Amino acid sequence: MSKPALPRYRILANALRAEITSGRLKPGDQLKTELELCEIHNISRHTAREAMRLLTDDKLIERKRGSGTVVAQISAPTFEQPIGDFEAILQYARNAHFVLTSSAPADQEALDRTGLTGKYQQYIGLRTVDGKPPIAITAIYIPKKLAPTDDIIHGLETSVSEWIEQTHGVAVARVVQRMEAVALDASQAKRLGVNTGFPALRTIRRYRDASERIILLSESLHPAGRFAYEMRLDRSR
Amino acid sequence: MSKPALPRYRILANALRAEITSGRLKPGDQLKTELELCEIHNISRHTAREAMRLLTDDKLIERKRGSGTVVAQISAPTFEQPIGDFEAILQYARNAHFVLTSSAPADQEALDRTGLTGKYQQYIGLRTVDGKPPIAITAIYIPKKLAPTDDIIHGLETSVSEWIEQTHGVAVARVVQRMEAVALDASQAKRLGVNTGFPALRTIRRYRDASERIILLSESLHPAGRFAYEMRLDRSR
DNA sequence: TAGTGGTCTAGACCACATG
DNA sequence: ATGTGGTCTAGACCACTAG
Repeated sequence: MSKPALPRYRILANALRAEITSGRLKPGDQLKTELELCEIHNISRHTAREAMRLLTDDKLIERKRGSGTVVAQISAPTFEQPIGDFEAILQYARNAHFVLTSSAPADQEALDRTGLTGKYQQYIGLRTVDGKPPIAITAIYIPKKLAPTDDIIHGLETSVSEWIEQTHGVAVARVVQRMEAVALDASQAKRLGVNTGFPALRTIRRYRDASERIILLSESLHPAGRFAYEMRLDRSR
Repeated sequence: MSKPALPRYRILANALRAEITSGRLKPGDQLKTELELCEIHNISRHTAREAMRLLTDDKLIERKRGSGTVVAQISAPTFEQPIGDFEAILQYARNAHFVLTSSAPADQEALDRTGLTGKYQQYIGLRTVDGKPPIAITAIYIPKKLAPTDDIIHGLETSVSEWIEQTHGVAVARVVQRMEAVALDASQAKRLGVNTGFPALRTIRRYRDASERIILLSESLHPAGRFAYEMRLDRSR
């Protein structure tokens, strides 16, 4: 017996996932029970459950005690971004890969729309996860004095705001974010692969230093169904 | 030994979570090992691991084979600043007038859509400001045991969650809110005075007590252009 | 080398859903 | 009444980290 490259529960999870994503199992279809999987694959129930848990976490299946496991109705993968605090906001940019598609000085229309004054560099790109359709089109505005080159953007391991903090020695003291629903215009819709007028979540974040100066502004458009913003608030004691 | 309301791994997870959020355990601090937890709480290793998994999923802790478990770096500042926002969330309901239009037991479709299980009362209404078009259509779900009468809803000066807290003596310990863009269906669009497919901001808030039980769930649809959600995050250090 | 978390087995009892 | 998933126990071996 050769050593498995993956643990058994992952192998099983991948096999089940393939059945779902390939369409052999359709939404609402019943999956095999845990005990059936145990016999078929000659594994313990714990291992079978561990595989099912992976699919549950991905919202590919839904389980109900007494009735069994079915393929989830909305197996269209939506990207969830739990963000609950300031630090998490700063690290947000690291979670989804940013692919730069254009870099230029910000034009007047962009400055008006975002309420910026002064000279800014504008970076536009797509956020993607794996090979799925892009979850967002994002524009980032950085004051000319702090702006990195395109090469730096490409090679960034950290978030852009962290790069600015480390390179220029300024600290982000406050982030104000604003979210609303909008309809995509023709150009935006095309880049995201949907129709004009399609709903999107528009998120604008303004990063400021202790003197209220804007260090970075990001504007993202997340098409409906591909992204949900989740935040958790705990009560103080 | 009385029967526990919660499974053991959840009780342990809540205890550990409290140690972290209260600050008794700081970021970078080492947690007790699995075997130690087993002995201390007289549980099996599987149960201890299940508790740790919950905290890992919440990114409160980080685990590394061979070296142990530490409190995640992000977790410390997490519960300092959003505190103000937590109170703001609780008061959200007071800002715009809520006009109740229907009250009935929640049907299965609503339960499925919101992920609720059990018996809930559903209240649907519009949020308006002055005589302008409504800024939102809101559905509120409350467990039957905690549900107020329609008359009480009508006469409320406070928010619904505050009424529940004061009347039933349960405290909201946590709110998780989720926001995404959606397209309005025909019925929703009509009530808001827009066309079918019009973009809207969908906000779901789940209010939970210390035992993770849902006390109240609200689902709001804000049509594009009439509402924007803004939040401010200050760096705590 | 000793101790950690990661994986796995083989049982068990329970709450719940369905017929 | 049966079978489902949810919880739990008591073991085991392994890969990795650190002293």
